[in-house]
Amino acid sequence: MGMSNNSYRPLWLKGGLLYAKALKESGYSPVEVGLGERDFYVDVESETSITMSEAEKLIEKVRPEGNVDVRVNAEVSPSTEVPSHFKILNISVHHPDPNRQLVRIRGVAFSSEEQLKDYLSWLEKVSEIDHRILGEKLDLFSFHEESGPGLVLYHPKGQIIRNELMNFMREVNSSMGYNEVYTTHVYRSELWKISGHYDLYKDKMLIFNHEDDELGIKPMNCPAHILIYKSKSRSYKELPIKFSEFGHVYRWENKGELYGLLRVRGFVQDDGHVFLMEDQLEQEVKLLVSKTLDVLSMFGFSKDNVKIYLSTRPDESIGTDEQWEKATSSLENALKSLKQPYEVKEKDGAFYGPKLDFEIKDSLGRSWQLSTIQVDFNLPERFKLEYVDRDGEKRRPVMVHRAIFGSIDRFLAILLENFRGKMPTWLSPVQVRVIPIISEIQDYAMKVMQEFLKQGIRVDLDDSSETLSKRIKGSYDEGVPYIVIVGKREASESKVTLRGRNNVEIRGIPLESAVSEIKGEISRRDVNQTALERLRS
RNA sequence: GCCGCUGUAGCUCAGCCCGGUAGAGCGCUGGCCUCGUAAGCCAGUGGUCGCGGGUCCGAACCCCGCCGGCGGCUCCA
Repeated sequence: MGMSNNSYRPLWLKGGLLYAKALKESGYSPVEVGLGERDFYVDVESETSITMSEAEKLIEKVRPEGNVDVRVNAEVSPSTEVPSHFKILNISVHHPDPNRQLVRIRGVAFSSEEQLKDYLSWLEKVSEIDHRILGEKLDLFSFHEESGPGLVLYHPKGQIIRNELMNFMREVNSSMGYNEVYTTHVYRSELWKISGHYDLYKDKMLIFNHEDDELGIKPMNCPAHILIYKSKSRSYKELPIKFSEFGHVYRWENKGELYGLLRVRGFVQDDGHVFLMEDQLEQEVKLLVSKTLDVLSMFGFSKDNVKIYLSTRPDESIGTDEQWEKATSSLENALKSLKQPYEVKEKDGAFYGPKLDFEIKDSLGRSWQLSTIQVDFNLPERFKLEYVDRDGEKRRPVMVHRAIFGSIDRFLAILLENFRGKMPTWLSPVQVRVIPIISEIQDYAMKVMQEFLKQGIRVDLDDSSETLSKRIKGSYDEGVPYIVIVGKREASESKVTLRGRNNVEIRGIPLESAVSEIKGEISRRDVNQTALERLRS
């Protein structure tokens, strides 16, 4: 079964409709049938919940004919084929308004038992690549009841991946002229009152009183960067001024909204702010868009898998018509000059300015919004930002907020799922594992390890007294990209046997070639195992 | 935050319906095997059954509250 379920959607919808009809005939009140990513759903108006066994029993009452009067929420038409094999996956309850309760029954429908079985085992496989499961299995991070929901602790291996991601982003940022800053986590409420977060965002902020001050933990980094901008007078010659920061922010999301690393209460953004003149906007955005696309492609998200949305002025907004017009066309022109297709989301911009959002499609066909480029007229106004122009007059700069990963935490989760835990070598916590076949090879194994270490490659040694098979399996399970096997043969010839992913193995590689090819793969930050490919040819 | 479901060893789970104070596999520790390619064999270790209260002679099991997790709603990086 492929990773895309699109071909089943018409059949599921048909199944959902037939199931809704069976519900109706059994005295329930189905009101809507729709499609989820991996299933159909039927919303039933009901004051009580419906149990799994009740829902399953109704499957027997499904008849291949007839219609039912419900709202349909799907982008496809139901198939003319009639499914015969159903499975109820999940039942949940929600309230569209306080006086109404809808029970949502999720299920799938297929025309053969085999299809259904295949699909269920696929679903099971998919659940194994859930980043929450992988994170635990690979010993990357954990959550604890004692620390609090939505607050993650990274283990040594998780932190290696985060550091790699941040180092990479440091290079990207500096190539665009950003200067990295560090700003504290706690600020007087005064700052949040000026920025407007206090009024707009207060319920999501952590605010506390201490001594005579009221203080708040930052939910965003921009006000801090603004203070740095304001620390001295700025000339038009300096603009654009660009600050970047791996800013650790806290947003007290509602408990029900938390979801592994994809939705946490404390996370790190690869944040950046640009202070510039309006006529520098287009140029800057162009740079950002092309860099962003470059970065995403480094992780295998090619142009075809990236969608850009341009959000325009909403009804409620600040700033002049002229400013909006200018900013929006700057964004648009940047995209056009890069020949980059995009979609417009009318009136979906922030109240303070238009924005571009980047959405990627992962290898499971799911979409994630990652990068964002937002123009802001509001904060420069609120903080009365200025620069001295050529004519000596003080003028107000425009600000751009931008993040490419978005959140390091979230990006890590998406990568984990996208690569099913088998991260590219440069991101792998252990890049090479040396396995000596028998203990007499110990000395050579140590020498091999040293050679990798000298090149800064993360290598370890598994000389435990387990069988070769077991140690190889263990390495695969941990997602180690390269296994170097050494036995008597290799030791006598200064060679190694190299094992990559997918059971690919090459014997008799000179040690130096293995080291240098793997080093090359890592420093190029290749997504695929190019060292293996090169050594094989 | 709201609604539903759920919580047993480090992990995955059985036992709960029909109350008599816990069991498997993996892991971990030790031993055997000195081994050439995705789980070798044997033994041992491991749990205030999420927390608190109630019912009962007796609670993992029944009831209530709280906390965490999951699935939705809403929201978002």
